[in-house]
Parts: sequence; C-alpha cells; structure tokens
Amino acid sequence: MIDIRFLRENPDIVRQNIKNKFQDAKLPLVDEVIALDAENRRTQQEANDLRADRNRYSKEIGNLMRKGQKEEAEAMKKKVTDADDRRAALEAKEVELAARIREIMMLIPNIIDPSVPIGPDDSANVEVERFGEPVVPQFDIPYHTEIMERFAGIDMDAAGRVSGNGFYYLLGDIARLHEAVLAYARDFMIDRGFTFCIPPFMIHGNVVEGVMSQNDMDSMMYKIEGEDLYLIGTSEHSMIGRYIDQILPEDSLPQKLTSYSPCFRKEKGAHGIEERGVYRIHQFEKQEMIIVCRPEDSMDWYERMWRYSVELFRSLDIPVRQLECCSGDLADLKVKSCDIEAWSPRQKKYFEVCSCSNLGDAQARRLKMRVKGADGKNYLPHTLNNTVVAPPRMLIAFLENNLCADGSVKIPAALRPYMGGKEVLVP
RNA sequence: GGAGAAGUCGCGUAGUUGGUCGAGCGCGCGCGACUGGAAAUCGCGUAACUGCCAAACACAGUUCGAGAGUUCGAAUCUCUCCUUCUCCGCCA
Repeated sequence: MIDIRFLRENPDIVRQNIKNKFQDAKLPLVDEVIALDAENRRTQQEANDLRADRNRYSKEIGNLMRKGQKEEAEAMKKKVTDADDRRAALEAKEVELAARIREIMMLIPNIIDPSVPIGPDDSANVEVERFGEPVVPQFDIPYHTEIMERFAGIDMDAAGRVSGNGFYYLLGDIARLHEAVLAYARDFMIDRGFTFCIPPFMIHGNVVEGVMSQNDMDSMMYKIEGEDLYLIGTSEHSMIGRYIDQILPEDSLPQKLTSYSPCFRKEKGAHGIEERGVYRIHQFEKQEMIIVCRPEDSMDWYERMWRYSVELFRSLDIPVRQLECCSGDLADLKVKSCDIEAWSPRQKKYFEVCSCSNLGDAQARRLKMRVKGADGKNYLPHTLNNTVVAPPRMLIAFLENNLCADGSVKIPAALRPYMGGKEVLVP
C-alpha cells in the first residue's frame, strides 16, 4: 500500500507504475481514489466543524447548569440537537468513504524500484548470476520421489488416502534429512546474527490483510472455520505481524529474525497441485528470515539476504542462480524481488527454491508499524523477507545434486553433524 | 470449558452522584540551571492518528482494551466482544 498523499501529489508516477506492471485495468482507480479522497477531506472538515461546535456548546451547557440558568442551557441544547442529523450523515459518510478509499489503496500496487526489469510475466524474469557449475552427470537422475522411494523415504499413497492430494509422509533417512536441513539452516542464520524465533502458526484476519494482497490471500490462505484465524502460508506472516500497531525505538533496528514454521497453502489457481511429488504441496516446512530496518538500509539488506541463500545452497553442493522478478511478476506489495533457483540435473534447468523480497514500507503502512526516530518523529520502516530453506522442495535439489552413480546420496560436510555424522546415505 | 478480578499517556498508579480530565502524581526519558566535572537538587518538557499548511507552529477533530448505546456532554453509566490475572476442570 502506498501513501495516499504520494498518490495525490504524483498521480502520473502511480499510473506509469501500474502500466509497468501490466495492470492497465487498475488505471481508473487512480482518478477515482483522488476524487474520493478530496470528498473525504471535505466531509471530514465539515464534520470536524460541527463536532467543534458541539464540544464548545457542551462546555457552555455545563457552565450554565452550574449557575442554574436552566432555560439558557435548554436553548443551547437545542442548538446542538438541531445539527444532529447533519452531523450523523457526515459521520456515516466519513466511515463509508474511508472504507472505500482503503479498499482501492489496497489494490494499487507499490511503486517498484527503478532497477526492476519491465516485463509482463515470469517469462521476462532475468537471470542475474550463476553460482556453481550446473553439472549433468553421466548417469540418469530419476524423479525425486523415485529417489526417495529407494530409501523407503516417502509414502504419497497413504498421504492421499489420509489428507488428499498435496500431502506427503516422509520416512526414515529422508525425513531425517528434512529435519537436518532445517536445523542446519537455523544454525546458519544464527551464526549470521539472526535471532531464532518460533512464531504462531495461525493468525488473525487483520494481520493477514496487513502482510499480503487480497489476491494472494484468496489463493493461498486456509481459514479456520468459525474463527478469525488463518493458517500461515509462511512464517513471514506472523513474524512481520508481530509488529502490528507497534512503535519501535530506532536503536532496536534492524530487527533480524530467522523463524521456523510449517506453511499451509491452498495453491489455488497455481500451476496446479498436479505436479507430481513434493514440488508443490499444501503443507511444507520452512526456515525463513525477515528484516525490519530503516528505509535507507533496505536495499543493502536485500542484497545481503539473497546472498545468504546462495551461500547456504552452495555449502550443500547445490548450484544455484539468481533470477530477478520483472515488474509483471512482482506481487503488488513488493518493491523488488528475486528468486534463488537451484539446478536440477534431471530437468537440466533451474527451479525456484528461495524468494527474497523488499516490500518497502507497504507492510509497515498496512500494519501501522512505526519507528520513533532520533528527532522524535515517527516513520515507517521497511520490511524484507527471504527463504532460508524450504524442504521438502529443497530436498529435490539436494537429492538430485548429491546423488551418486551407485544410487547412494552423499552428505556434504556441513550437514553431517545433523545426520549423525553420516557421510553417505545408502539405499 | 466453569467461577471471580482487572484492562488509563514508555512503566507504576490517581481518577465512580457523567461536565474546567487527553487526563493528576511517581518513575523513566529529554532540555536547562547549579558544578572544575559528576552525583544529588531545582525548573521546564515528554502519546498517537487525521484535517488545514509547501513545511513548522498554531488551530480543529478523534483516541483512556475494541465496538455499539444512553446523553447537550462519558475514562466515568449500559450492552457485546477481546485480552490478562487468580481459582477449578481438561490436556500435550
């Protein structure tokens, strides 16, 4: 969500930004919200004046009553009640206008960073840099579920019977590997100065609204029946939500948190849960990182954060690349975003394993989170988030890249302490 | 889940026959005086949001857990909800 004052003063920038994101259908909203805003301020002004009158009269009535001047007081009361209808009408209008304005402002996309490549959809995303050699071995790499099955590590059939499509049972060494990766990722981030956090896995609707767009909400979030609670789609939601309505002292910045949580996603409308295996599922686990920082620091943090992901994957011998999201592929709240993609020697292409985003002040504005500056003035901080690692998806990359010709899977040195010292997994 | 108590300005509290309470006091914090410097002491200041404005000040409005109501007027009265604490029940 952008500042309505910014929109009022720079409608052309906002319109161009909408065009850059290929959302021309939203262009009329700009003029509409400007008109509503003007009307809202007029309404508020008039209502304020009437309320000021009432306050003034009420004080006088108090004085008159004390002096026993009953009649004068009654006359004064009438003055106030005479304006009742008008005031009530204005107040109702204020509420209505404010709601409509907020609704529209939620739809207007955040202003993207000038560095973001312009393009209509994910086909225009830009590869920035590769890390590690994307090797294709001499032997065939089986589908990831097949590798897991060789270790008796997965049971999709039972998961289908028990929970339906999009769920999985992990077993034995594969399940242990899943936990090892999370634990390693957790310590990796702790070593880089982040505070480990386990957040709530369900959150209120107003927090959901604060951290994501309506679109994302509809296609991702599971709602608990009969309660104002949603299952989180990522711990980012409850981590950023932690600061709702808060004013942070400036010296508490940057807030650097790394969190563990299960994640629940409907994946409605996505390429389908049809994809076999554990690539796209309704439930997975994730180690996440979030930053709350001063606006001038957010781009530095953005750069640092995606590099953490690269470093982590490289330490597990997985080749990756950085893919920058183009304007049309960028969610409405985001200023800039990139994916870290892991190499799949089976598919001979890269696939998404991490997503790093700078949201600017959009979440802060929605959540009313502020920072008290040194000058005593409050300002909106910037928020960022990035995946550290999200198994089981990352296990696909791990198994494919660490598979040996004899069918065993080697455990990179960094992970061994979390796998009971094993150097290799043998089927 | 049941029974009780409570939610006030960063913290602790005052504030019930509704009116000069957006709110007193203490602590904390900031500025100043005193001091060679400090401690102590004294003085002043110290919430958020919105409108007006280029901006600041000033002014106006809103906010005493949230929402609704009664009233000319509500921190103070009524209702609903939320949260916290204590006791009981249940349970990882």
